[in-house]
Amino acid sequence: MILHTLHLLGGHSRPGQLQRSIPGLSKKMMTQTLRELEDKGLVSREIHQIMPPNVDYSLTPLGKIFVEPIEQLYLWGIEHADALEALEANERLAGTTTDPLEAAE
Amino acid sequence: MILHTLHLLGGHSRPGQLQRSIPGLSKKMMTQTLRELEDKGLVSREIHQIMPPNVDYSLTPLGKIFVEPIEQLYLWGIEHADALEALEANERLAGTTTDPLEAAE
DNA sequence: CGGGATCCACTATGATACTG
DNA sequence: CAGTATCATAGTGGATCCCG
Repeated sequence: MILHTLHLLGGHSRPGQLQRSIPGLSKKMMTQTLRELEDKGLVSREIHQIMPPNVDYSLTPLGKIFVEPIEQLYLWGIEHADALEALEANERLAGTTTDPLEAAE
Repeated sequence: MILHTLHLLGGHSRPGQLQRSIPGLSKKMMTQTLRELEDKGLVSREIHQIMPPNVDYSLTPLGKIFVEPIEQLYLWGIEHADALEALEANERLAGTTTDPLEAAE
């Protein structure tokens, strides 16, 4: 989702905007994930100022390669919204839960 | 991986063959995942005999829809093996670990 | 603002043993 | 063979507090 969002935002973004763009994403997970993406060379981090902090994350050339299939997946999801809804419908039909333990109660 | 493998095996398979086709997949995880796929209507389970057990799992029409993007992803991976290798290479360059805690030791 | 450090409740998964 | 049950444990992620 971070790669996808970074792509949506034009290939780069500041942490704040990025987090606001992904509702539910905690600061911890965002930072942690960005560090991993950075380690793998998919994203680059640039510090422009220290106080107040002004950081910019952007997709590297390698990152852009990995964004491609991700975008395809998002497109697929949009085109097959019906199939996705079918999934959820089926889930509800089954035992309200996915956990075998909980189901036993 | 299970959907992909099921597809590879012609759309259906017995549990044993399926598990042997995915090295490292424990019986527990396989069964658990198959149950979820079943609940969501992606896979169907048919019992042909009780003793000895003869069960067959197969992709449902809905399952075949979901296999498509997965196959695309596998193909992408093959076509971009270089990009994938680049990932691993970068990982090694960084701290041998991805865990921020372990890294602090 | 960006982000590191801690604490902690869950969750996930492998191992193992058991059943028909 | 196919599957379930139980347990121990590593891993996950949110909440919170702190710093420059």
